[in-house]
Amino acid sequence: MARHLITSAIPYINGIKHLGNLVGSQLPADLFARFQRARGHEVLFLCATDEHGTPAELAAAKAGKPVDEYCAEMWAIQNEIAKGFGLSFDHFGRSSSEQNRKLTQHFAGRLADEGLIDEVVTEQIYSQADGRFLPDRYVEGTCPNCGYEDARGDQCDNCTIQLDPTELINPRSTISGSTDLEVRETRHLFLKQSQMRDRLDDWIQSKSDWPILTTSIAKKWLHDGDGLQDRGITRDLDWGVPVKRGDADWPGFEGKVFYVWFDAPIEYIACAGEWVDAGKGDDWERWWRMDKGADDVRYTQFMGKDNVPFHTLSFPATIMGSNEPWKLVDYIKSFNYLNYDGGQFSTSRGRGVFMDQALEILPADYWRWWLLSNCPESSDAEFTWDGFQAGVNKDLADVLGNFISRVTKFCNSKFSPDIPKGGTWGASEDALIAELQTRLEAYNAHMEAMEVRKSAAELRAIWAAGNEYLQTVAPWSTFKTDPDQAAAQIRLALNLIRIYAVLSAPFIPTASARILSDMNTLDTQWPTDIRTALTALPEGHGFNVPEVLFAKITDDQVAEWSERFAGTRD
RNA sequence: GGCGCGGUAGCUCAGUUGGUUAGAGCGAUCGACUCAUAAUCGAUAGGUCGGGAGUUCAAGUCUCCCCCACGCCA
Repeated sequence: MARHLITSAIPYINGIKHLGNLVGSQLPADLFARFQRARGHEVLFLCATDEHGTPAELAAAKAGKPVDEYCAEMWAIQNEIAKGFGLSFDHFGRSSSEQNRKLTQHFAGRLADEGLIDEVVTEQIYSQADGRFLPDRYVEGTCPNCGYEDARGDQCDNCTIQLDPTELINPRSTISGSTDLEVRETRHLFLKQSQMRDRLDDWIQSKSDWPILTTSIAKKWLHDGDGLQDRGITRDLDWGVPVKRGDADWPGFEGKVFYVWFDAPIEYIACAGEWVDAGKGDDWERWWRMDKGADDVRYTQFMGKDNVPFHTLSFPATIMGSNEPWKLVDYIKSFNYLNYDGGQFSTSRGRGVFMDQALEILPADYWRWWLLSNCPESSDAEFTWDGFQAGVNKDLADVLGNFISRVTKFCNSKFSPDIPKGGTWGASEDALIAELQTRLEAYNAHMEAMEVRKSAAELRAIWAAGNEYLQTVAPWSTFKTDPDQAAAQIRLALNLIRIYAVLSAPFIPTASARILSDMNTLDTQWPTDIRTALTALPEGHGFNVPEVLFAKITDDQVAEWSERFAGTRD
C-alpha cells in the first residue's frame, strides 16, 4: 500500500472562487485523491484558506467586520461550498491557524540560523489618513510616462510601464483617497533565494517527468534576467503571522508580520497538524518529516499556472533552506486557465460562473464531469454553454444514465427487480470482458499518471462499451425466443452498472453513491478482474429501478444562464 | 520589446524516441434497432497538420524565418 500526500493550491479567503479556480486545483486533486483511496492506498488530502494580507483586511473593512471574524465567516462559506462539490479533503484548514503561526515562525528562525535571511531597510509609502503603509498597488496617481491619471503604484495600466510608487505624480491612497502620503523607511526581512538558485536549479532539472508547464515556468524564473531574486518576507501590517525568530522576539520587527506568500505554503504542513488537533488523525509528522516516517510518502501538488513559481521555488527554498528533513514535493501537476465564453472569468465584472452559483443551478456531478473531462491540461480551455450542455447531456444523460435506465427498466418489465437467473455467457460476453479488461487497465494507468482528460475519455469508452454490447446481443429480441439467454445478458448488464458506479466515483461521487444505493450493494471494490467483478451481484439480488439519474440541460436553461452569467463585457 | 505555452477535420482535442492510407468525441448525413431520458448502435462525409524554406530515404513530429492567439515579464 502506497502513501499519498496530496495538496490543492489554497484559495484566497477574499470571496468565492469561480469554476476556473476550481478546475485548476481542487477538482483534479480530488479526482486523484479519490482514485488513490479507491485503489486501497493511504491518502492524506489537504486544503485550506489563504487568509492573510491586505486584500483580506480591506474586504473585512468593506464588510464592516473585524478581519478575524470576516475570515472565519468566509472560511465557513468556502468549506460548505467545497462539501457541495464533493471535495474530499481530509482537512480544510486555515492559514491563520495557531499551528501555522508557530510553524511559520519556526521556519523563519531556521532560515535565519542558516544565514539565509537579510535585514534590509526599504522605502515605502505611508498614508497618514489610513495610518498604515500602502502596498504598491494601493497607491494611484498620474503616470510620469504617459500622463494617465489612474496609474497604479506598480504599473501603469495605460502605457504598461513598470513603476515605483514614489514616481507617481499626485499620488493618493486607493483605500481612503487621501493624498497625505509620505515616504518612510522601514525595515524588512529578505529571504536570500539567490543563494539557493543552484540547488533549486539542480532539483528542477532532475524532475524530467513533470509537466512542461511546471518546469518551464520554474526555469524561466531561475534563469531570466538576473536570475532568482531575494524576496521580502515581511510586511508592515496587522493581519498576519507576527514576525518572530522561532519562539524568540525579533528585535526591530515588533508589530510586523510575515508576508502572505511566505506563510501560505507552510500551511500545507500546518494543515496536517490541524488535522490531528481536530481529532481526525494521530500523527502528522509521519506525512511530513523524512526522519519520522514520511520517507515512503509520495507528495503531489495541484495548482493553476499562476501558482507555479511559489511551489517550484519559494516554498522549496523555505524547506531546503531550513536544513531540516521536511518532505519535498515529488510531483507538481499544473493547469492552464479556463476561459469563459471567449474571454476571462472576471470576479470584478461578475463574468462567468462562481462556485456557489454553479451549485444553485445544477448538481455538482454535472460540473465535475464537464470540468474534468475538459480541463485545461495542455493549453487554456474554453467554457461555453453549448459545449457544456452537449457534453453533459451526451455523456452523463445519454451514454451512462440511459444505459442504467434501459437495463433496469427492461429487467423490471420482463423479469422482476432482481438479478435474473438462468442462461450462460458466450462469445459476445467474452469479447466485452476482454475489451473492458483492456480499457480498465488503460483507465488505471491514465488516472495514476494524472492524465485527466484521457482518464475521462477512457471512462466514457467504458460506459459506451455497455451500450455496444446491448446493441449487439439485443436482449429484447432474444427474450422472445430464449428468455434464459436474455436473463444471462441482463444479469451481466446489471452487474456492469455496479462496476460503472465504482469506476466513475472519482469523477461523479454523488451519482455513483446513488447508483450503488439503487443497486442495493455496499460492494465498492475497485475491479481488477472484470469477469469476477461481473458476478458481484448474484442471481436473485434485488435492486431499485432508479429515477432519471441525470436530467438533461434544456435549451431554455442554456439561454437563461448565458444571459445571467454574461456580466459586463469590456 | 524579451520569454513561455499553443496554432491538427465545423467544434473540443489526441498524436510516444521522425517511419506504413493523420486519430477520438461532439456536430452533420445515411442506415439499423425499438429495452431506454426522441436515448442507443453502425456507416459515411470532412484536414495541402498556421505560412515559407531547409535537414533526411522519410517531418504534424527536427532546424531557421515569418504570421496569429493567449499568458508572464521588462
